[in-house]
Amino acid sequence: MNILEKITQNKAAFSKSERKVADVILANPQTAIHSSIATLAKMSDVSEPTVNRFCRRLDTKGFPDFKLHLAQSLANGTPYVNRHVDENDGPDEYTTKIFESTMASLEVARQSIDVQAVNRVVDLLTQAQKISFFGLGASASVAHDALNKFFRFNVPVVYFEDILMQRMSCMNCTAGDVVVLISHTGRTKSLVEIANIARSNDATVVGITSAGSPLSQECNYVLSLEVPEDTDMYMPMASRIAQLTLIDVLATGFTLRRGNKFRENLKRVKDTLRGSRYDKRNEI
Amino acid sequence: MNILEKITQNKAAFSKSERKVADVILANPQTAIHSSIATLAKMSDVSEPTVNRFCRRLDTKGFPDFKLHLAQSLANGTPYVNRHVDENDGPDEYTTKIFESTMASLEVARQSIDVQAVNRVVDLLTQAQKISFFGLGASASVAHDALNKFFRFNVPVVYFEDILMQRMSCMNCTAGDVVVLISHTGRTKSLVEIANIARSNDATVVGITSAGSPLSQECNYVLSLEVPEDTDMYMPMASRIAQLTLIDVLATGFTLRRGNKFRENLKRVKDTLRGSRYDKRNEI
DNA sequence: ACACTAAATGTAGTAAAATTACAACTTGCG
DNA sequence: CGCAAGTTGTAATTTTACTACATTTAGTGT
Repeated sequence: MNILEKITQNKAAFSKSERKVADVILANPQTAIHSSIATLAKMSDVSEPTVNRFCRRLDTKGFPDFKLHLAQSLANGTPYVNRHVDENDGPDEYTTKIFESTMASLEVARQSIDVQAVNRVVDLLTQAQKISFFGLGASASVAHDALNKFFRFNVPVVYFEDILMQRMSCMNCTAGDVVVLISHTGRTKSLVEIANIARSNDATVVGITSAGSPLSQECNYVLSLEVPEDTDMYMPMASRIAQLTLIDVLATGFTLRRGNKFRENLKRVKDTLRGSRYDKRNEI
Repeated sequence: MNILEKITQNKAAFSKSERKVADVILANPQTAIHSSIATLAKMSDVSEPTVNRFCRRLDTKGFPDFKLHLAQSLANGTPYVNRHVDENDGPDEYTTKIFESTMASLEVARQSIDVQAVNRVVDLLTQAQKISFFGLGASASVAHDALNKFFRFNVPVVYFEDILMQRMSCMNCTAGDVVVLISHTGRTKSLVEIANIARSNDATVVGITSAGSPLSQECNYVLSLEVPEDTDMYMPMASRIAQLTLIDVLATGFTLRRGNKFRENLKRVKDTLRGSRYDKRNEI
């Protein structure tokens, strides 16, 4: 896709003169997009048709089209790419890498989301009698966060870290209850069991997990997130951020579905916090 | 910077014919970059010089230069911009908006991070005798997540949701202990008090909070995150994701500082989970 | 080593595209 | 109503890109 990479790759297949053109462009692509074919030919010390042929070889329609592609490649000095942290990275490098990898993962996750499924789950949640959020390990904090969002909605929300509590809670489920289970891998045994228990008690089970996993097969609805492999730090990172963002999406969908008046209510909830905080005006 | 936005903004200042051109381009920018000035003039039902004048009005050198700019704007599928969710947004729209806003916020946050401070805090954490993570409300789940990361490092980690437990924990601090306090606003009274308690007991206090806030003034080290105003859903969203990513950065810095052998250790920690999971090979 | 072929490169002419200069037309205001 | 400022279009000019063909270069077999 990226034309600069393409040039580098195909460089071996180019002829001598074409390689001269490639070198000049790679050395200074910014100049290249602002040059005419004549200028570029002179810079590369080749004839104009050679430049043109060079463009065609890269599957562009001609020089102007090539410039367009080049401009696009230069536009965002390669957007956010998943880059692995290296042993020798300094703080500057690993900070940047982690942020950018996270953004890249979010982008991938976004594209993989099934909007229809989101819509159905939002529907489900708005009609739920009781909503439970369960996760274990890293996903526990995601469930925790979901609790924090949804308890504002004036629906009974349940969250436990303890698997026994989770089990018991699911035992007591009835029709109309929604259980949201969060697990990146979808292979955590006890969560799969919980899904089963909840379903046998007529609850609707929503899984935020990877498609095709054992957990996903026990769920009524699955919201799967395609997240590139986590950075090799042996810790879930990007997956968890994507899950949280999905929670945000669900929460937002929920509030939108409930309409305007409901949102004023949320503002009131937020305003009750005021007493626990230092007034903003006290600062300078 | 982005030329499409620029067109939208300046649209009022355009003349009638120029607006026609603007409309055609905005309606179908992809076509526009592949058209000649003549084609575009015909599509907009104006003369060629009008198109040229339109380009100049946008501070480009002429039509080809304009196309270059346009191509660049289109390249990054419009980078991530903070867009507010609208009452009438469908699931598709709000999902996209939330993901993109989150990414945009991460980008802003990344740029605002003081890498030197991160490095110092990583130093501090690697030398800590005990690390505590406290937050309230939405930040509680961030602290929760931090616990999940750092407990793998074989350092005593503490996390409480309960303010009384938090207080008591800080009372028992000694020199060498590090207390990390998380709060987006930095105005939560009890957290500020806790910071104070921890410091009087010789602990080092790190604040993940906004610069200049009451909390930040009570901390030995502040990691501030500049996050654009949260989407107007009256819930912390982007701020929390940025905090989590910062936690990831700290955790990564920690493991890098500790070296190779330590990372193998992490792998072992991860592998102990295997027993609690369904084997990957059981799937199809 | 030479000749022949195929590929590569350049030259010159042509077509297309963009720009300029200027003329005709609106629009607003005294 | 008429004049001035601003807009738009026409036609000529210039620049740019492309094509066809000629020349060169490199490679292969005898």
